[in-house]
Amino acid sequence: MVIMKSDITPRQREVLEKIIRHKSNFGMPPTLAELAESLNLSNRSTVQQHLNSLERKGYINRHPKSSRGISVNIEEKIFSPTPILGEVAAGNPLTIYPDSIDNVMLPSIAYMPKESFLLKVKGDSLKDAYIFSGDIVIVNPNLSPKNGKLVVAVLDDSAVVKKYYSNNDKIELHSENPEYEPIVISKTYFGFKIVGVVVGVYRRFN
Amino acid sequence: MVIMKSDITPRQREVLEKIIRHKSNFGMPPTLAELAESLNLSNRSTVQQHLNSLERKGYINRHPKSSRGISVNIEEKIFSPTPILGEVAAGNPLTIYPDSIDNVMLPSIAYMPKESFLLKVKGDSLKDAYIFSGDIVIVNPNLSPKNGKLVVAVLDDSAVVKKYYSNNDKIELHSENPEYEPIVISKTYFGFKIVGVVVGVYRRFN
DNA sequence: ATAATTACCATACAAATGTATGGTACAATC
DNA sequence: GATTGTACCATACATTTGTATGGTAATTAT
Repeated sequence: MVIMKSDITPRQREVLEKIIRHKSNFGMPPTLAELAESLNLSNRSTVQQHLNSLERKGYINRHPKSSRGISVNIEEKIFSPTPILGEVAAGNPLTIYPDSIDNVMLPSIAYMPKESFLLKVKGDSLKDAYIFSGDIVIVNPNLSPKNGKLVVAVLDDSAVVKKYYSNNDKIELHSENPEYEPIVISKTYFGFKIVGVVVGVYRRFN
Repeated sequence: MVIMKSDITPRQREVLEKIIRHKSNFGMPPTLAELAESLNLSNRSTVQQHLNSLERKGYINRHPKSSRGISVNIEEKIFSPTPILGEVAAGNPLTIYPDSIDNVMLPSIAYMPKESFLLKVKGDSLKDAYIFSGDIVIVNPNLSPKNGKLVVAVLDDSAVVKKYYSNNDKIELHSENPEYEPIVISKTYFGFKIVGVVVGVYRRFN
């Protein structure tokens, strides 16, 4: 297994993400007290130790005695590589690859819930939903699909990205592109499974 | 002479500029003490009064008891973009002004990595480039623009996202949307500057 | 088995920070 | 002439903030 340059524990990553999130939300880094509260810690000394660890491992810099004196070193660490699990067909179903086919540097704003994964879209059936071939969709498998939402589904070993509509005993999967017919499945059909809900799209240029 | 509803004194304007400059340089607002020092004031109470005046006149908001709890309301209306562009070139965070040529609003997002930064797109002039209002573009200021690439540029007081074309002594900025006319600028025109090259797009669902 | 790391807690303290009160000087306005 | 607003000062105080020290429990590494 490849060993990362400086490993970070899951909890430390949580702290780091809280810092980044706070900066994004409030325009400035958090104080120790604010971090403690958002991490459900009863005092600041625990935060202090996490910050010491993060600084020792090179993820942040601290500015002593300055309030909110935390800066994140994110040359490329902010773009954390995330495996792309496979290709998903926006038009006709495609196969999912068992192993990851590529890595993408996902910007930190493209916040991924722990359980989410990435799929590369192939085909143009979603172009009216502003998703295009080559785009990378962020999929959360723990969200329950709702009518009108974009979902990733597996139908007989093939994966599709389509809009979800449920009525009575049937599920319909619509493409935004009128060139593609809706797929209608009985809810009891065993070869069908909703994989997750699309929560974001990311596209690279070049 | 027409008297503005809430006018600002020269000194108060200095204070306001210091706040904005500090935000630009350090990524967060200053403390009262830091403001006092940069204004050559011997204590914080004078700063306090200036901040009270600025808040009463609607130029800033304050967040009580929060360190660095100053947010600026209308920085873009007052200041010319030139000094801030200089700071962009130095690699510091930047502020871009929302008065745009063709409805591309680019508020500065608080969190900016050292190389790339994020801008939220408003307007539909790029819809044929598959970028839509509300999308977040990732901009790298250290890449040099090439023909056909999407770039972020500042022209006079406005910021735009457009496709870049250079020929001879002119630069053309094209919208993909045919409703918008191309912008043609002489290469020697001083009010124009390329901010960076768009390297990615991110879109959130819900 | 021992040592080191992680992840939390409690307490204490100095410095930094925001805030309040009161004062002086000057200019403009009523 | 009195009032108001601006621009500074000094001092005092409560809270916030960063920091230091020491402790417990669980896990991991040596």
